Amino acid sequence: MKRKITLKQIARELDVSISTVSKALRNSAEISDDTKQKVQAFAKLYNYRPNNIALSLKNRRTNTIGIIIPEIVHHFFSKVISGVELVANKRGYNVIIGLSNESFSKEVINMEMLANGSIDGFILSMSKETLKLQDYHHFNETMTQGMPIVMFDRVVSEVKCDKVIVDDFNGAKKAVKKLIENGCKSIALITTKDYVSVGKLRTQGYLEALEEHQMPPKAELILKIDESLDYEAHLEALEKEIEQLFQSNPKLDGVFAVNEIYALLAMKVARKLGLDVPNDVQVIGFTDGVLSKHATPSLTTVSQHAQQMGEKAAELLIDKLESEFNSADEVFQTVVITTDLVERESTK
Amino acid sequence: MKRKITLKQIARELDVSISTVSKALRNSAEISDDTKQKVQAFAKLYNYRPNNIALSLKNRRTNTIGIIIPEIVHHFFSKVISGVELVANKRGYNVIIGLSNESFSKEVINMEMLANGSIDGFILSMSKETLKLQDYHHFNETMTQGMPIVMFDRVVSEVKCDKVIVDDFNGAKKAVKKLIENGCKSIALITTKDYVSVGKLRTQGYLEALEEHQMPPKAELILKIDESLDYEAHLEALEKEIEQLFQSNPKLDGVFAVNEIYALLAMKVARKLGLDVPNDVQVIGFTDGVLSKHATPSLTTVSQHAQQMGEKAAELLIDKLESEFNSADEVFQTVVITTDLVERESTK
DNA sequence: GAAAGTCACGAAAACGTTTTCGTGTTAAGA
DNA sequence: TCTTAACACGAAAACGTTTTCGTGACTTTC
Repeated sequence: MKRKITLKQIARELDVSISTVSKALRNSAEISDDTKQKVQAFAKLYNYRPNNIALSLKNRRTNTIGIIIPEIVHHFFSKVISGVELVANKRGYNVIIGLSNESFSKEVINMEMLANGSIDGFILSMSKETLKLQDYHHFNETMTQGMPIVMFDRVVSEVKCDKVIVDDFNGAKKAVKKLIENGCKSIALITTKDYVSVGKLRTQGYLEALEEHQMPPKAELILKIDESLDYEAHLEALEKEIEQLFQSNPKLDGVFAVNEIYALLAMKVARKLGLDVPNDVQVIGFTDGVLSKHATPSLTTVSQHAQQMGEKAAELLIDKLESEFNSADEVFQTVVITTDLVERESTK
Repeated sequence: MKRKITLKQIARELDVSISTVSKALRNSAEISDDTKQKVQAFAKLYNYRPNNIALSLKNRRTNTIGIIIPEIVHHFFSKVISGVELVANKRGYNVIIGLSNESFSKEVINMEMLANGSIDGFILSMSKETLKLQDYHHFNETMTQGMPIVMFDRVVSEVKCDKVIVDDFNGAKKAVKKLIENGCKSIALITTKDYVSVGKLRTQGYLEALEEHQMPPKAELILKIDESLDYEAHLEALEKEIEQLFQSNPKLDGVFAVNEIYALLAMKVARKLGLDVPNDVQVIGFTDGVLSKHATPSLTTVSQHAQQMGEKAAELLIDKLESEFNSADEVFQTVVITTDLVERESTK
């Protein structure tokens, strides 16, 4: 078990100085061809690679970016990571991940752990708890220390940084308009409580679409789920709620849900009540997850282009890292990724 | 945008030496109480945190572990990461990820990128291409340089290291036995080509279960899919193959598939051919993915306990890192995670 | 009052790089 | 032959820590 070889060892072995070795390997004009060849051959033989940590310390940059997300076992987030990793690698960066598990304190701890030199910048999506507490000090502190942040999906105007978001509003509006054009007269919305910014925007899109078609919104058609519960553990409760929605609105003929699970459950309930999808009820979900594609009937969804979000976030961050940022003219951009309506079998 | 404060700055500010500051912060007995208080108060005020990179260089360990996986947008792998992250964080480690995209060269490049000091050890699952090429030099070279590796799921006996695997053989056997006990007389196997070790073992489990019940295996009941194609892009071709399987075996009443997608497609084909699941055909898949749970009918599967695999892999790696490993008595263990049959609606 | 011991702190090395600057040798020019 | 320039290389600092060892000032002891 031989350790990795260092410049010092090469220098000692070849009886030259460390500086000479370093220069020879970087093909400096200061070094004679003879010496260069000798050193390079030796280095190749022993498979020399500069030590990243030493370089990081010297250069005061790690070429590593940190991702903090609520959870990784989630199609949307893993797609985003995939996108980030793609461009990060292309541009010579590594990716280090931290999971907040939707917890504020874990988010803070994770950020502190990484902010002490391990990474050059953050790409993150806030935890639900952070959104609820509205405590953003850790983001702002990180930024005043000169570490850039790019936020995606779950953002908040109180934090001034680059952002990549989905046009939730228009995506929702497009979906609901589609339902209306397809003849739906009574369209339900299944959404989350309002503290998740994303849910709020989608709700607004739903309302706006109705308004544009002179369809007055009805409170009893809007179901707000309390997402503080982990839904995987409460599927039955959720299903009951949705069933209630159907039963108290017998004329229901369209459902727009702000995520895949809600949409799938709506289809399940419909089937259970003897309704056919899409002939009796049409359903549209949000998120281009794997469930929608393989459901029966397959689910029409608003696609968020998660991978593209990740790619864009990485571009923004690395651009900022590599610009000789003139601390003064800090100008932040918000990139909006447009959604697409992917039509499948759950709509006519 | 003030940079993070360093020992040197504190020392200058307080007019003491760097050593004194360092010792004061670590509560050394060498330092007087007065000085300690002064230094600690100052450090707290300026929110001093030691620089990780400098520590890594000094200690020659980064407290970071590297994960290399074929892809992250995959329920199994993200669950594994989740498990790794859980115990890594608990034990004071960070996690850095690299994706091979099932490509040999990306696997090699990623490993080289991380092996130069960025991490202390690897947790990885090999790419399909690596399995096909049977070229394992990068693993062995990494290990001779003193960097431990823990492999999971896709392993190979040629590489001597700690391993965490699923009992694919018994999992498959259990599943097929279940089908037999449920009255199936003609059970198909949908699997992959043999170079993926995992697929081979599951096939063997299938055969053994049949044999134990004196049911001679029939070649026409075994469908081997060429997985070098990305299946998401070839769903229709796949579906055709499965349809053919059904049509050339009219008495088919049971299907065991080595993954979720194949199982779901089998159910889809069955429905299309007017067969009811589970009354006419019973289906079991492998992997405790999210699709199985939300399919209609929900799919009975062999659960792999991916998260547990990740946790165990992390335990193994960190244990090895923290043992003063006496290079000599290298002894590697292979931990087998037992599978469970999760019964849902696709079986009787 | 001198020897010994304690206390509180600082200097410096080390981890592995890169880079600036200095320096000794040789060759060219006057 | 002496000055100068080019050449090839080495010393040292710097990145931010921790830790070993040395040292000056006091205090204690007989």
